Amino acid sequence: MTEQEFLESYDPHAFDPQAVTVDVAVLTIRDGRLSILLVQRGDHPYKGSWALPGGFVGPDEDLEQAAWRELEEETALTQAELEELGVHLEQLKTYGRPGRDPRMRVVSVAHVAIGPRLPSPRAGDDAANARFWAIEDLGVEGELAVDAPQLAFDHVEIVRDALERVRSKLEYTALATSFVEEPFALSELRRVYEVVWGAAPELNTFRRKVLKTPGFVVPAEDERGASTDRGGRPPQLFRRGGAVLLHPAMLRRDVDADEEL
Amino acid sequence: MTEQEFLESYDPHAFDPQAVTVDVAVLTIRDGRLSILLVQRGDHPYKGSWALPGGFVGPDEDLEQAAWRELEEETALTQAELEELGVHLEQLKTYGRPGRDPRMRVVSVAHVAIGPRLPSPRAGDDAANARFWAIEDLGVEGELAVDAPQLAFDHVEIVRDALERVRSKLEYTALATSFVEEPFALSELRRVYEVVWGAAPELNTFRRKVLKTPGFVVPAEDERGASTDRGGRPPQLFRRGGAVLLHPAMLRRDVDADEEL
DNA sequence: CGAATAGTGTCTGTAAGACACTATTTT
DNA sequence: AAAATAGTGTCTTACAGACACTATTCG
Repeated sequence: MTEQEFLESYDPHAFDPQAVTVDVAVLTIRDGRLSILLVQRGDHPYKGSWALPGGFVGPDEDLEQAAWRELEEETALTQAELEELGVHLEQLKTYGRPGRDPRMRVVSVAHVAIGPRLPSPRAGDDAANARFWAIEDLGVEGELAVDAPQLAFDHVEIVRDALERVRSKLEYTALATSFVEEPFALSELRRVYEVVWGAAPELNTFRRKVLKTPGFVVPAEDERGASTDRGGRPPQLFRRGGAVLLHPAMLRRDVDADEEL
Repeated sequence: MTEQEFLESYDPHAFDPQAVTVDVAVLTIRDGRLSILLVQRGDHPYKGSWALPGGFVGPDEDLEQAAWRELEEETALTQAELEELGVHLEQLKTYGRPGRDPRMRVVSVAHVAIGPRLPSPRAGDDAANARFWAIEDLGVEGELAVDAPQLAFDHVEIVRDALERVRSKLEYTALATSFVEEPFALSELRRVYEVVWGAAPELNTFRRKVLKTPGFVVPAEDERGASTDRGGRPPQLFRRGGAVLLHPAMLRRDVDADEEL
């Protein structure tokens, strides 16, 4: 049998039906709080619950491409525009527990997107309701959160995994710069750590680390900071450098050694 | 079309069929070299090429469960036995590029398994040929490798990603202990780093780190090492501790800051 | 001026890098 | 004793934590 013959005799329909989707946890900082974009479901199952934006992977679409498309649809910006803003997208993990969607087998390739404050989600779109929720209002991390939205499917788990991914990537990469708009002051960058981790790295330690890591940030050309504030010395402004990995890492202070691998 | 609309109008056989598979990169150290289990394909496509062990995800099977099942099939051991040996399994990444399998759309959830020297793969099995290959004989990392096997599908990429995952996890977790059989000497553990990274951490630095990290290793009860060697002081023996994360990490010495995120 | 924000100096403690040294076994 | 392997002592350097200090702006 040649490969040609094999391909012609192959019956692709001899499989159980299953769907492959892409979900995106879009994280950003709004009003000083780490927030995530959720979409309210208009139909069963989980009608009225909130879900991560997501959808089916097109037949000729790569997984990352599908995730970018979801981002484009939610923000009404093109991938090029999103990248220009510094938006970072990466694959998180794939979720496929049987029964996670009551209708059929759905395997969801979850992604995480990090960006500076984005335009409000798809204004004037159809029925679907989309908004950013502050993580602390979601009740996914054991906090008391009154009026917390119900999350659809296993999206609580995905949100938790996304948070852990982002928190740990702040430690050993320059990812934090994706949360701020250019140009930015070091105090803004430090606030990213504070908001995402829940505790700011010590001021001087932070500045030394950022400034001594080649390519973490680069000085913005002779730009000086705001003057419309309540006073205060104007900050030096910076842009993202090309560096990605931090060596050594800037660790959170209180991490326990007996965590999951 | 939104996810909801799509799902409710979904006729499973009216759409392009797609398969979800699980692949496992089984890494271990054999004869002092980092090695990976590959299976020679007996059918088209890529007949005769070598592939990661893998297969379809059962309709009622979780992804991780399917990966364990693959491991069980390849090693003829049960999951409980594998875990007893210290085998570690984790999800790596999902690969879904259109065209990666010429037959149909195949989305592959790749996993990485780490274990001590395992029994030779499924002796007396059917036609399929399975063996461990030393990574350096694979030619996936730019080395010159004569008689390197042809790898099927996009498995070169998966192997590379698996290697990078394991190398980097040695830095910040106690994963190295999954490569050795209990009880083990610290010199064996250090050899894991040497083999996986290509360079050993400095002796004293290594010992200090391992011994001072609570729960990295625990002393084996009054056990002392081999006597059939070519002489040498017998080592103290240890077992895996419960700890998983290293704080701070034990970094490779030569990592560049401008790598991929 | 005081308040507010940005940024520095410097001391201390921890841990990594380097490498020479000691210890315990076999032949 | 020599070879082989295991393990230690110790000096130096890098860098994180702490925190008091200076700098520059606004009202």
